[in-house]
Amino acid sequence: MKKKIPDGVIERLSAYLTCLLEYQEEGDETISSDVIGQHVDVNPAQVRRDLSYFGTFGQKGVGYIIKDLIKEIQEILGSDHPHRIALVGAGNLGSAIASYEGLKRHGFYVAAIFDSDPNKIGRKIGDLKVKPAKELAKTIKKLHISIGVIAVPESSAQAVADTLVKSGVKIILNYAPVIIRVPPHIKVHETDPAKELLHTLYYLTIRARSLKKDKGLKQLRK
Amino acid sequence: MKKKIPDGVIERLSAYLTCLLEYQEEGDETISSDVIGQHVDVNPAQVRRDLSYFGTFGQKGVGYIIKDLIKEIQEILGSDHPHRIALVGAGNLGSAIASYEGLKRHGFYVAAIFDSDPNKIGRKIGDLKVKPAKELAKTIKKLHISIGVIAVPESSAQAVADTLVKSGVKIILNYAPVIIRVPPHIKVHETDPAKELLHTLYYLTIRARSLKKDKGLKQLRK
DNA sequence: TAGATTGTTAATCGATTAACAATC
DNA sequence: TAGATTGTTAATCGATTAACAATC
Repeated sequence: MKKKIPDGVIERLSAYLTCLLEYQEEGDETISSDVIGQHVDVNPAQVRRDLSYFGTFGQKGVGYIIKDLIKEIQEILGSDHPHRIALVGAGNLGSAIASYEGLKRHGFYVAAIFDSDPNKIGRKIGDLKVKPAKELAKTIKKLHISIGVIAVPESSAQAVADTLVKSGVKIILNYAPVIIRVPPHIKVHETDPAKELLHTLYYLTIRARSLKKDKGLKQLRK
Repeated sequence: MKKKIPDGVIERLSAYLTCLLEYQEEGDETISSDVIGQHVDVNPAQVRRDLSYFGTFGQKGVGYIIKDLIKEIQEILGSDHPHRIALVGAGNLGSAIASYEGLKRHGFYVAAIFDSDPNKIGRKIGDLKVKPAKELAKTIKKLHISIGVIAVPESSAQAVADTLVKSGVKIILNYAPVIIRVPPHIKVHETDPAKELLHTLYYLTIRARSLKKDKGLKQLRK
């Protein structure tokens, strides 16, 4: 009954969404799997197949109606309605996140900001006043917040995570450079730029190595 | 001749590395594929296979010597020596990145910070003085910087990217919420938290839906 | 109608895993 | 030696893609 949906499908779906929003911005009304595919660097057959897991949204000979497909994908992903975020940490990072347009665009908005530093409490960031960290649990429950963002120093990240989980948050975005431990039903994203850089570095390093070889220099290892 | 290495292997490699560094911290000297696997949620056979693409690093009956394996992986990825970063944007986000420990730990360090705002130029962030944006190209060439980080507003992101590319940067980490266009030989990471959240949201949304079903409520769509 | 493009099947491709001989 | 654990093969599993009938 439950057809298993490959993990990659969901990841690509959000890429398609971003692409569709861009084309909508430009005033286009329809789009083909071919164009989407080129834009996100994916085979057009795969675009169609990915979408077909969830229904038939296109029109043969025409393509997809951008406006409708956006709505469908947003419904699938659950971003068709806004989601509230609790942001913990009102330092440089926290301030940057609070005013980040990329989140708002997809319906994620910061509903409350917390810090434990008395100098920061009460200060305004955008429209929000920084609240004392001890009100975290109370506020999360009151506002039914389901997403928590950790933007505090490494040393207090785990404690914050524990509080978030206890208060009922389901998704955590962790910007502190430590791996935090949470119960299995909680989803954590460690946003570690180093990991991405390492990944890319490898491809760069290979290219550099093979260039050396091409020039006839000795390989570093035999 | 060139055995193709699956993309996933490289990604997992950096996860193994983080795991190894942690165990080294704790004073362990050897580790088995089984333990690594548990730690990063990967099948132990896969850990061994991934490593075997690059050589034979383990000892039968013993496991892997942590110190040596760290060195090997760092060599493979190219993080066995430090890499300089040019950070563009000295606002909240830029300041946060400049002092981020996660990058330093893997040998990435910010070598220069730039901004075009006269109020920020000359200010100190950590040990570095913010330089005027127009010195970008000159400094990058002089210091042989190969990684650029964009932490400027959306509106100037593309222009900064163009300058970075022209100056010889090979990897760009883009924190502005726009997709920037670069030549094909340049690697760009769009660090978009919204994308990760959307992904997770889906799994959360499914669970919510199936819970509703379990309780006998009507499904939202038929 | 002719051209375009979907949705889907079947074939291909590639990645993951179980299993085990080798060996510390 | 007995136990542990690697490196690697072969079998399995799953995801991607080519191809094409359906149809706007």
